[in-house]
Amino acid sequence: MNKKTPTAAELDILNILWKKEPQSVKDIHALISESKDVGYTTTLKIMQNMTAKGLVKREKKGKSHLYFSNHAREETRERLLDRFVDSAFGGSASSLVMQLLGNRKTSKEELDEIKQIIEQMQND
Amino acid sequence: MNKKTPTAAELDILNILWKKEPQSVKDIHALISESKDVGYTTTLKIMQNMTAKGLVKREKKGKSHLYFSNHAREETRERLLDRFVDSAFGGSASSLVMQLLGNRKTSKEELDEIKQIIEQMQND
DNA sequence: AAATATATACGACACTTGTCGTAATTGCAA
DNA sequence: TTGCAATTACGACAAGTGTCGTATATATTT
Repeated sequence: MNKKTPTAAELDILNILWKKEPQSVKDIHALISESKDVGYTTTLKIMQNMTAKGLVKREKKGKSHLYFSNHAREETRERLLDRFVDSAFGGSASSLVMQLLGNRKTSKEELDEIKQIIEQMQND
Repeated sequence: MNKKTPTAAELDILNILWKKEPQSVKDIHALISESKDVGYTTTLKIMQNMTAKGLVKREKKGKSHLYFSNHAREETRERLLDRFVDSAFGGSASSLVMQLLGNRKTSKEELDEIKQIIEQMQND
């Protein structure tokens, strides 16, 4: 039933959790606050929503909760990417890559890395 | 001021317009209807919203309107892609490409095409 | 010119999201 | 054990989106 993909704000939290798990609301809010000015209860509420949606799990630790992501990073990203290729690039993955490579904002390092990935794949 | 990116429903319409321009609400709704069951006034309303947001332009033709996209496809896609790389892949374009290439759903033809793009870029 | 058909305009509604203030709970410390 | 500080729970709200029904405008046909 629940095929829902995370929203942008939820994804911010997931990206944090995927780096280090588990973390408390306080931890995560501290990190979020570095780049965005938002109230503590906002972060809390989003994480409560995510729990309800099954995006994260949590367990009680003393007075607070420790949160864990509930789906593997790759699984989630794949779903998002699929959706995105369809809606933004009419299903054409190669168009997406072309756009990415032609994008001035993609750094030289990224480009080299991408080329390496491709070369590596060609040896299979 | 207008930093807004199109929503999923709006993108469906833009993808149609980018293929053939201009088109009437009737035309577009006919195409949308092929893959989705939705009322005519829904499509109309979305296109009115898009006009208000500046995503499309229109001109009167007889009793109806002819719609044009208001931003180049690449420009729009670039903005969307930028945003997406940031939020879903923590800003790492190479991670995105890796995910794409590892994705079972990406067809062999797509893969070949992508490799060709890369090779071509290496000759610059 | 009146009737008809077609297209647009408008407003309403339910849902989701992000935002937060305030209330309730709870573990710990005095 | 009582009180305090931290944490969660809850409810409210505005904005945006997708949905549609109904009203209004307008070109075309009779």
